[in-house]
Amino acid sequence: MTIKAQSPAVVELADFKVGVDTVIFSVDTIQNQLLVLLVLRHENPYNGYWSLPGTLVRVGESLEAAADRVLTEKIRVNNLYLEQLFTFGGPNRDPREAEDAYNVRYLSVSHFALVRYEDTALIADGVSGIAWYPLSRVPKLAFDHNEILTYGYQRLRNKIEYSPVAFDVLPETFTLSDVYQLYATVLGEDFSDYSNFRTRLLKMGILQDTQKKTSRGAGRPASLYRFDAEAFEPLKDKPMVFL
Amino acid sequence: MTIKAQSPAVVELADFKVGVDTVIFSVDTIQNQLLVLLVLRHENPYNGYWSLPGTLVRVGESLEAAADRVLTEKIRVNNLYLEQLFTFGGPNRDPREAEDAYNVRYLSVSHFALVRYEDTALIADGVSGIAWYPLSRVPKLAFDHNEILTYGYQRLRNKIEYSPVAFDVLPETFTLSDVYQLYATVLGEDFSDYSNFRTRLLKMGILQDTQKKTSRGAGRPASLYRFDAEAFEPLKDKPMVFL
DNA sequence: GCAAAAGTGTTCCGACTACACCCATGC
DNA sequence: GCATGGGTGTAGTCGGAACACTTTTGC
Repeated sequence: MTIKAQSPAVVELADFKVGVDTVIFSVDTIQNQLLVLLVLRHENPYNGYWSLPGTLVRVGESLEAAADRVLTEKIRVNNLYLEQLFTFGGPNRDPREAEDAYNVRYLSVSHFALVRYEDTALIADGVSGIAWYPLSRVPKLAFDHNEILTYGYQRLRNKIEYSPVAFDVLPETFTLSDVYQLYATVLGEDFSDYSNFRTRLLKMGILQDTQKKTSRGAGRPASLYRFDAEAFEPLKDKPMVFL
Repeated sequence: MTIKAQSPAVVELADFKVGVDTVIFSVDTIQNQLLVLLVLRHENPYNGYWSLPGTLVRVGESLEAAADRVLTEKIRVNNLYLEQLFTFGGPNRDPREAEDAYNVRYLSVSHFALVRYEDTALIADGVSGIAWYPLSRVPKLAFDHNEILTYGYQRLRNKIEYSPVAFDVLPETFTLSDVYQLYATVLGEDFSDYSNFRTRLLKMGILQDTQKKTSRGAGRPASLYRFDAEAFEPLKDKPMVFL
């Protein structure tokens, strides 16, 4: 930023503590549910409310590092997809601003993450509550976290339509209907015909057939595919719809 | 954000000053050039470098208000389009962090704005340099501002393709080739055939024919159109391409 | 008349939709 | 065999790309 040559009269600059709050999504592929990770607060303000996992940024720590730290403190996960969302920074968004020392404001740089549900172990740090909530059953959250969540959900849907985030969340090899199920749970049941989805996906040429099959109960065994990062590379910057 | 119950060992939280830097674009419709507003720095660090207009957030001021203030301090403009871009907040992005009091970090919440070139009067505050730069001729800027600019330019192109920002920047009434010129200067000459662009734009039904004509030198006079906000309302949340 | 700019129409072709249908497995 | 899920094919339609052509002005 820029220092503006300050007018003779003293302009009071605000002092900030900067927090990072992360909307962490995962998809329960068994029950086909979109989940968000929430933590229960044990202190004021908003004692007893659920909130998005977050933390305050430490000395020498970058925003990304802080966001990463939240992920590794709450869940054990091999970092999957993480991106900055939006910065909420109005005055009075945090009740602590009143109690605290003069002029300290709390600013939240929100992030959104998508993790692989199956690879994820919640870290039950003692008594504390930490849980996956189906998106449809999220209660009233602390602070402006409902707003952040709404924003994050929008971004998730955009991301999944226009970028291959889905493959970050799928296992190494997967069937085409795995992909379809994932899209359907994020975007809603009626987003596309299954067979047309198949065709488009294959036509892109970003999936490798592993020549292996998997049999899951009744029905014909499905081919297993792998995401081909090299084939995708040239398409990376082109606008593309994974619809 | 969330206060994490702090471990017995003291964790040092960083203290921040928060700045707002804004990438302000406008389109010179005479010369068909995309312009960015830059200001010349007169103090250290980066004395003598050009930078994005910015300011530090004051007590009681929201981020949006600070961004607005930058716009009105530098140029006289009836606020046209403004949105938050990205927050840059790594440690050591600002050299002042070393000189300053212990642990103060500088964080930049960048914004991007699109203003109407013709309606804009630069406020020459004394000696200071402030100027519109053609995007192609932007020099090495202070801080990480080149990076912010690149990011902003990307966002501008996305915005103009998927939302009707263009009409915020056009005069009340305009010809279809005015719109085309605008798109061409932002997206590059070869983004689309003119006549197909026309057809698509009209088919959307968001333009009202004012029944008036304008004659600009040689050639057949062009019809003047007006953006129809009401007709656009229902399409607002649908994905749409103005390509 | 001619150049310049606005505006219209037409043809081609690829992509998406909505299905119907075939295939391989468990039981 | 038959239910279940995987996989292929096709006919109809919509929309964009490319480009030729017409209209209205200034000079």
